[in-house]
Amino acid sequence: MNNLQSIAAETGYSVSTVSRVLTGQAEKFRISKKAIELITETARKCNYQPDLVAQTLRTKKSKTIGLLVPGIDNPFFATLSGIIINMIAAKGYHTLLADSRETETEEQQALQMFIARKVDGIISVPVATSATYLEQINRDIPVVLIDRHFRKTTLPYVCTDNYMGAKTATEYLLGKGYKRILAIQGVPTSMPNQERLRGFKDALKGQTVQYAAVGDAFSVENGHDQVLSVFAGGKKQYDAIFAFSATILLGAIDALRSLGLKVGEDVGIISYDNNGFLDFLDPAVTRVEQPLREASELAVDTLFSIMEARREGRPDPDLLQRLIPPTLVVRSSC
Amino acid sequence: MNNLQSIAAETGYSVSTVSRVLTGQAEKFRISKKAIELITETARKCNYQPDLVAQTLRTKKSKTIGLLVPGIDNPFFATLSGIIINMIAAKGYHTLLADSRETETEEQQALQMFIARKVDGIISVPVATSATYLEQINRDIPVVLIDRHFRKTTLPYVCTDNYMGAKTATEYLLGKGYKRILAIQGVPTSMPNQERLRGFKDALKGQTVQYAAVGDAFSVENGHDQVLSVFAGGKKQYDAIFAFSATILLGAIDALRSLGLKVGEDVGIISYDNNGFLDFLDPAVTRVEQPLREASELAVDTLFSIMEARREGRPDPDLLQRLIPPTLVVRSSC
DNA sequence: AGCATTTGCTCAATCGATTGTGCTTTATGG
DNA sequence: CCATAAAGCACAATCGATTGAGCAAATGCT
Repeated sequence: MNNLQSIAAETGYSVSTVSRVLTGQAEKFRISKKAIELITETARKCNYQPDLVAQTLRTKKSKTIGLLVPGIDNPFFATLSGIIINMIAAKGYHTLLADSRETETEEQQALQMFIARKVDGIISVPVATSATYLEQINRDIPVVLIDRHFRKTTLPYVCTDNYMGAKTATEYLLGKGYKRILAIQGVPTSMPNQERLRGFKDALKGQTVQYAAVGDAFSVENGHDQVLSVFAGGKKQYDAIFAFSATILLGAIDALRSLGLKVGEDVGIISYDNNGFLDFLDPAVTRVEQPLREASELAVDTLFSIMEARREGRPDPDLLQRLIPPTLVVRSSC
Repeated sequence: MNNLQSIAAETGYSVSTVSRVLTGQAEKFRISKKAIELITETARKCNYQPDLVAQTLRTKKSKTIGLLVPGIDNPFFATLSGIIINMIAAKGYHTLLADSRETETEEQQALQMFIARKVDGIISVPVATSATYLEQINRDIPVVLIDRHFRKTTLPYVCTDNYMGAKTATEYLLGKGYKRILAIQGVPTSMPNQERLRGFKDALKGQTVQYAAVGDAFSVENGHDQVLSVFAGGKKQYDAIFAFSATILLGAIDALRSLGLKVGEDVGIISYDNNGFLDFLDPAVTRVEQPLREASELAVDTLFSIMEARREGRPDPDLLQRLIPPTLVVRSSC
C-alpha cells in the first residue's frame, strides 16, 4: 500500500492531518512544523502518489480534459490534437482523447464517457448538426468548440474564417484568369465545409465563370473519385481545382496524373489546410493555411478561464466566438 | 443525482440489489424477476450511467489504456496513435494519451500519472535507455512496447525490423550503383535508429563505398541542417542520401533544392516511414514502409490477452517479441 | 487562580460504486 | 408439524481521498 493511511500509520498522525499537510493546507489548519516535516519526509521517501481516482471521486475534479475529434487518422486533426494535448499538459492537466469518426452516435457515446469520467472540461470538434446536446453538457462541464461551430449557439468557439479563406482563394484563382473552376468539398454538413462553399460561391457571384462543387468527404478517395468522374473521357472540363482539404488535394492530383493532365499547367490547383508536405510537391501547392497553433491556444486558454471562473463561482467570462483569418500561401500550382 | 442510491430509493430496493441487477449479477444472487424488471426499467428511464470514477476506485479497473508516445506532433506517431486509439475503442476501452516529447523525465511523469489513474494497461513507445522502470511497472500493469524496444527485456514488444529495412534499402542503393552514401539519422539513442544504422553499416561491409552517418533527430530541421553542412560549398560530396524518417527527408530535399541540386538526378534519395505524401513528391520517393496497422493490431491484441490472463489469475501468455518485416516501396527517387 | 483563546490535532461523514455475509420469509420433505 | 433448504433481499465494510466539526492541551490575560 502507498496511501494516506499507511503514511498516517508510519508517522503516528491521523489520515486527515496527513492529507492536509500533503495538499498544502497545513498552516490553514495550524499543523505543527514538526508534523509537517515528518509527514512530508515520509511521503517523499515512500514516494507517495495520491490516488487520482479517489481524489476525483471526492472532489469532483479530475484534472482531465476530454478532447473529441472526428477522425484522428486525418493528419489535420492529428496535428491539431497534438498541439492541444501538449498545451493541456503544460497546464498540468491530462487528456482523454476520443474519436467520433464523423458519426453522431459515437460522438454522443464519447461525451457520455467524458461525463462519466468527470472530465473538468471538453474541447470538441463537433459532428452533430445541432448544438443542443453540447449546450446542455456545457451547463455542467465547460465546453469549447474548435475548428467547427454551430451557426447560432451559446457555446464558445475558435475557428478559422473559412468563408473568408475560401473567398480569398477563389478570388486569387479569378485574378489568375481561370474561367472554369471545380471545387471538391469535404463533409457537407460540417460548418467549415459550408462556409468554404459559401465563400467559394460568393466570390464567383457576378463573374462569368463556369463552376461546380462536388464531393462529400475530407478524404483522398473523394478527391480521386471526383476528379475521375468529372474529367471522365479525357475532356478538360475545368481549368482549375479548389480542393477543400489536403487529403482531397492528394487524391485529385493522383487522378489528374493518371489522366495525363499536368498539375499547374493543364489544370491550376489550390488547396485548403496546412501541411508541410505541400511545399514539396511539384509544383508547390498554393493554399489557405489555418493558424492552428493560435486557434488551439485561444481555445485552451478560453476553456481554462471558464473552468476557473466557475470554480470560483463567478459567471462565465465574455462569450468568445472567434473566427481567425487564415492566410493565403502563394506557391506555383496556379 | 443519478446514482445507485436514487434508483434504490425510486424502486424501493437496496443499493446492493440495484447494483447487482445493473451489473448483470441478478441470477447469481437470485433477484426476483419483478425486481429485475422494475430496476432495469427505472435505470433506463433515468438514463442512469454508472460513475466510472467510483467504479474504478472500488474495482481497480478503469477500462482505460495509457498510450505514451514521444512526439504526437510527428505525423508518424500521430498516425500510429490514431490507429491504436481506434482499436482500443473497438474493445470498449478508453485512451489516456500522453506525450513524453523524447525526454525521460516526462516519460516517467506520464507513467506515474497512468498508475495514479489506474489504467488497466499501457502501450508505450519508450524513450528511456533502460527497461527497468517499465519492467517494474509491468509487474502491476501490463505493458506492451511498440515501435521501439530494448535489447534485452522481459517486456513484450511489436516493432518493425529496422535492421532489415535499412539493410534492404542500402542494398537497393548499392544495386543502383551509388558509391557515396550519406545516412541522416534520427534520435541516436532510440532502438529503431540504432538498428537502422546497424543495417546501413552492415550492408556496406566489404563494399568499396564511401559513406557517413550524421544527424540526431527525427525532424525536418535536422534533415535540412545536415545536408547544408555536409554539402557546404556546393561540393557534391555524396551521390545518395538515406533519410531515416520522412521528416528528415523533407528537410533534406529542401536543402538540396536550395543548393541547386536535383533530387533523383544529382543526388539519389531513399527514405524510411510511410506517408501518403511521399508518392506525390517529384520524384516519388523510394522508401521503406512499416506495416503500422498490423503492428498496432498485434500490440493491442497482445496487451488485451495479457490483461485477460492476469484477470483470471493465469500466467502471462507466451512473451511476444516480434519484429515485423517492412516493405521496400520502389519509386523513382533513386 | 480562573477564564478565554489558541494550538494542534482527531473523528467521522462523504463521494458512488462493489461485494461478503447474514437475515427473513417461503417452500420442501419426511 | 417440524426441520431444513432455498429464495430474495438488506447491511455494512470497503476503495482512498477530502473536509466540516469538535475536542484536549497549552498558552495568554487579568
